[in-house]
Amino acid sequence: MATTGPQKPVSGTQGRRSTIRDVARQAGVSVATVSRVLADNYPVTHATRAKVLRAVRQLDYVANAHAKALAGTGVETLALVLDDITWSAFAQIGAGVEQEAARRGRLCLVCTTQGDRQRELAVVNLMREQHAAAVILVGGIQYTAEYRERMSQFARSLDSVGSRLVLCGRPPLGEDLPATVVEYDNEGGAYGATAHLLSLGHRGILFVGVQEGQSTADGRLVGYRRALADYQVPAVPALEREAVFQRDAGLRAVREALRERVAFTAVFAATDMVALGALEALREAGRRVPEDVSLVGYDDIPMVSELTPRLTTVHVPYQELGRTAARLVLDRREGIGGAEDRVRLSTHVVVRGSTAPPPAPVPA
Amino acid sequence: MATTGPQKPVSGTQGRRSTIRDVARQAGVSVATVSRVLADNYPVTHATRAKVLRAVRQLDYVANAHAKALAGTGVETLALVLDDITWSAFAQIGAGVEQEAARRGRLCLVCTTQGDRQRELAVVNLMREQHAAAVILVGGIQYTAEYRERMSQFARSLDSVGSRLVLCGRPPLGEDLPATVVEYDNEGGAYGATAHLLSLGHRGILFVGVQEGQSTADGRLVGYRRALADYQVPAVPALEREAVFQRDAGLRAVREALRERVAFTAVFAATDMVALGALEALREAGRRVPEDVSLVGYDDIPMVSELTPRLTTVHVPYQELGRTAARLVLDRREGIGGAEDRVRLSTHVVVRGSTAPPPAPVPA
DNA sequence: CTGAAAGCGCTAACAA
DNA sequence: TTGTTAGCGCTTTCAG
Repeated sequence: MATTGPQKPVSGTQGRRSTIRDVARQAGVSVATVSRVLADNYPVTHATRAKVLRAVRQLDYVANAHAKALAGTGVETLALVLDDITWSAFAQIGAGVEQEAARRGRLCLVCTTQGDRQRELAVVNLMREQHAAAVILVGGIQYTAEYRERMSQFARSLDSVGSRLVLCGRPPLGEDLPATVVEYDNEGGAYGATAHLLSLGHRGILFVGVQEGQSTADGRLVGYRRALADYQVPAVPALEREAVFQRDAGLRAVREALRERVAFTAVFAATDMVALGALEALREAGRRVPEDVSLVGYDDIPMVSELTPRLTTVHVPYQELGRTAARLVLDRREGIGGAEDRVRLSTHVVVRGSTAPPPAPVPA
Repeated sequence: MATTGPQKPVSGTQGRRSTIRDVARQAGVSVATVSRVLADNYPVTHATRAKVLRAVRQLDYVANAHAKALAGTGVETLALVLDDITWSAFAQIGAGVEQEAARRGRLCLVCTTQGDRQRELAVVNLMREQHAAAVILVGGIQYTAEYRERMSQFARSLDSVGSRLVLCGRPPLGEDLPATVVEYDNEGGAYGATAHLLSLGHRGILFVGVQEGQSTADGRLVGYRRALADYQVPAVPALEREAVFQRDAGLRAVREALRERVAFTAVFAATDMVALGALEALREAGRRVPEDVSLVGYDDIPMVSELTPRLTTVHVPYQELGRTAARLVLDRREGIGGAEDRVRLSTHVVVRGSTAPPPAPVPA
């Protein structure tokens, strides 16, 4: 059998994949009957059903998902688009999305962009082709007019094919756009972290992670400044250091601040990875954490609770973020009334061992 | 327009999704012409092409991937099945698969099973329906007869529909089965780690991570024992401690060994997560690492190079593992001759700060 | 309760 | 160079 007709170049024993028609023939019934048995949504005699199921087993038949999709049935797919799945926070969001999708019988397509916005565009269109029920875009972005314009188009063009744009951990667009937003209290977390340091008595707090226009970085900087203002501590430009959200950047930024002899008794790193770099820079300089300098991170990625000292940081419910994104979009699809399209989860400071009062008491 | 006909329950402005027929009408050509312009695989007048492309833009048309798939064109999909995407090693494998898939224009479906073998079965069938070009199963397993049987069926039933089973970081099945295997030198890594400790002078080496029948754990235990044998150090049952591959298990196992006053100067943890637990147990007991006790992990997950002390461990090229899995299976599909179906990547010890000679010289 | 047949949207002969 | 049309595999009226 397998040697009939033009062979495909692939090796293996596979013959033609059996179709519903093969099953029908084998069972001696019509394709409609097979379809009914398999869908189990229509009355069928016990005997007929048995014949069909036997044929299905004999032929090891599985339906063709594409044909089902074309015919209007078919499993829905959620598309997840992120920079890099190996980043802990993203992996957690991904896990949340996948779990909720799986729980509700959906499939999950994952695409990474490595920060390439060109590729993001290609991916969104690809997902439109795939009839993804939703496209979930994850992670902070450079918030420009161009960005807003692009997202608006994404939102509209997905909406026009019955799909939905979901922004997860990204700032919302205009109210009028057909998009779902799941964010977390980014600024609030930074406020809390800074306030924690301030209430310990710190006054010179180095903020590491300035990135002009990067939504996540901006929000954290704003939270930092607001806390300073509330404690009547003047913001000092020299204390606000640039750094992309990676370990090396944190290392360099703190080294530089140290070299410049900027006065500080605490470091607030805009992400845990940056905090790791900061920690190393402090060690190099012989500054002990937390005895000499306190250190706070942001994200609460699993590993930082294993550090020595265990890192004080801001917990973000990333997995819940992903789960919520999936839930919102699936609820809406299922017509569950009152499905919100804008949710903000809260963040909170987790105090661990890397923060303490400053070494010398602050003058009153 | 949008208000004509029976409304779907979903909100939004989406009307009917435009099809190739709409584009044809709008451009005043036939559907075949549109198809040709879009596929760009056939001569078409410049003028005609322009008309078609304009219509495509006006209608914001994208092809229906399911229809393309049914018709035999269509983007292939790789299915990745793993326990939990938040585990660093798995995330890295996933990143490798996704990158290679994307590079070659394929899509990547991710399903997690949380270790549930029942779900694994369901997922494999689902992937068969989806016409996944391959199903990549990731991670160690309980190597039983039942397992072999199940995998054999997976291999055959995927093969029968022209798909391919790929085992990534799992032990191979029989030679005769249609499956591709990408593994790493699991036992060799364990041998190397143990030999490193032995050559430092350690003789009492606690192995933490025994799991009867778990392929990865078994391999590592075998490597450990082989190194001991090669150094003529007798294997002591009390030094081989059970622990699943998680932090808590490592913590408990080492605590217990300490409580039992088992004599050892080094700990070989079967995974880095286990090593983390071991580290904590040692600290609790006031044992310094590496001055009093040396510690080695396995996996080289990113965080362990940030610990204090930085962890000596076995590096596994997880990302490369994923990339290779994707490459092999795609090469084979593209009929690239000589695509192997069995690859083993090598591992190596990364010596960092958690290992040192034992405190007291060993009697000669 | 079962079957025949008309699509779903696209591609690829085959004709013109 | 372009158009017509027969599938791809499944679901779902509509008849029987």
